[in-house]
Amino acid sequence: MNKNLELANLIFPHINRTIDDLEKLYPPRNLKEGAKVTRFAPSPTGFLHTGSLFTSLVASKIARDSGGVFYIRLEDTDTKREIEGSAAKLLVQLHQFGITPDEGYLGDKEVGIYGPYKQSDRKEIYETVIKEMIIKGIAYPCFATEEDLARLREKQTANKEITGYYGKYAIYRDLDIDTAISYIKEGKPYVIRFKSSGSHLNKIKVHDEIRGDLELTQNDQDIVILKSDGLPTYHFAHICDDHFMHTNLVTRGEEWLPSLPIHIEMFNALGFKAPKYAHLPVIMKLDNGNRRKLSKRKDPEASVDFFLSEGYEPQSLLVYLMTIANSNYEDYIVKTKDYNLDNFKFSLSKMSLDGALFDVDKLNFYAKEILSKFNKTTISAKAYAWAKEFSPELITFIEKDYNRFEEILNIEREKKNPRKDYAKYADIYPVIKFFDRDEFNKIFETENFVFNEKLTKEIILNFLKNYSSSNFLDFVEENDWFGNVKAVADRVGFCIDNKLYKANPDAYIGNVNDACEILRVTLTGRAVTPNLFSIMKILGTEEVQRRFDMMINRLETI
RNA sequence: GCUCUGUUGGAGAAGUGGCUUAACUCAUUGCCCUCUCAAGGCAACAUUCACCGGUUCGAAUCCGGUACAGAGUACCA
Repeated sequence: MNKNLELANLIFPHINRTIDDLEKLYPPRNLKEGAKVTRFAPSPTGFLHTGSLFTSLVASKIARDSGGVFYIRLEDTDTKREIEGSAAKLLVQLHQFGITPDEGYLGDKEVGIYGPYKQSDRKEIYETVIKEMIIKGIAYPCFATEEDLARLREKQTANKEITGYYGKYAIYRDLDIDTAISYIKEGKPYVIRFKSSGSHLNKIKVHDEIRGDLELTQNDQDIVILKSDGLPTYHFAHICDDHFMHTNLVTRGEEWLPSLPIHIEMFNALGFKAPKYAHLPVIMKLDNGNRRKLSKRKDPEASVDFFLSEGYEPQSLLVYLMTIANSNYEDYIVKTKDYNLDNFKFSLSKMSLDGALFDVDKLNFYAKEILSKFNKTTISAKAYAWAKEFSPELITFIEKDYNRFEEILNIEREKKNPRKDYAKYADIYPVIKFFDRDEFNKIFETENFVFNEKLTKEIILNFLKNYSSSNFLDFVEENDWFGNVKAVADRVGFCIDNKLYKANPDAYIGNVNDACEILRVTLTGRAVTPNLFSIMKILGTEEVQRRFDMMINRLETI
């Protein structure tokens, strides 16, 4: 009997299927020419990282554009780092960002005939392949302990040699099979390694869809393919899964580029056709003058949670990420004003090679653009939904009077050049809280209402009294309303012609701007607000009068 | 240390041997408009493409070296 077969049967007695059986079980996909099968393969070790969102955006976009399939595979082979519940949350967040897989692990269910889509459920598949590799002599059990390997690395480092388990240092690769069999029978712990036939003296040519033709050092490491816990390592799972799931374009972070030769060698050794690869740049951040990867621990923007809880419209993050992915997307937006990602043709070759610095300013720019284009119904509903989850104070505000909330958000909206005050829903409340009667009372008591220095108490009082006794809100048109402001201002001595005022400022107590500032500060507590006419309209005659009286009262009693 | 991969303004970048006086977008600054602000309009912002050498009539673009940065170097992914 073949010795290899004996060893294989000893390690995997329960496996009687072959690779051929698997091929039949997972036949090629029936897709049109050029259709791309891509995937997102997250590990359930935490919440969705911004970089992962970026990768999956690209993967799903490519699949969609080409009429292919985008699926999700859960890489849960690292049982030590696994965080309970994070896999399901990952899917929910992906969905919130509008990334909807066609197939795969979907959190609560699995869709598709190429499953299971969860690596921990695919043990038999890996074992089937490894069994055959052992029979063919391209995989073997290795009994080296952690200490053995540490010692080896030390020695290699001292000799300035390449570290790792390869060539003459791969001490168990040529172990006599009978010995291996007896070790296993004794219960010695072991892993399964791939027997590499490469040499680091050789170079291989590979093609990357983003980076073009590359020359990499051939792999010669006998890497671990099956850990002692019986689960596969990433490298091996990648080969099996992407082969049997018929991925034809692997998109992943550039940190995988150095291990590409390992993957290529294994695909070849197994006689599998290797997929195409696109190694995406990672998103960076400037830290003390150095670029580094966005870190979940240090940077709030590294986690997708941050954008959701701040109330960024998911689309705006997506648009921003797309401008990083394909900078010509910006030109496209400028030309078309179209923020719908579906209409843009993405191109891998237009992707830049080094990681972009995450730019919050630019994100905010797009975020404001997008929010400004919503009509009052849409933005109010979305803000309301966001508030329900993240902002109790906004929710209180909204629920007092929803229609009024809509009108407030509608100030200078629904027109050609709408206001762009808000980048995210969390920006809303601080800007609008003065509308609330109780909140205004609080502001009035606690905050300083500062007027322009040149406005004396007498001027303010005089203007306020005159103005509040005019029919200040009996106007439909803003122009007429402003005419009234001007008329009162003129009467109390303000200049109502800015050119005249500029020419001779000392001849007047102030100009219309100053008059408006009196109203603005009195009504809102702030020197900077949206359109006064709209504010007064929403506050209503009674409340405006009340606030005027509050101020008059205060000034008179000082 | 070793093995890869990169390097064009403050940021994202276009550009692959003459069409470049280095597009476009964000940021910044100034002006205009204007009841403040936001928006909008108009300007300004890289004598130069990390550095040094080479090839060429001609280089950001091709070649060599150096520097710097990032990644990998796990029974993590």
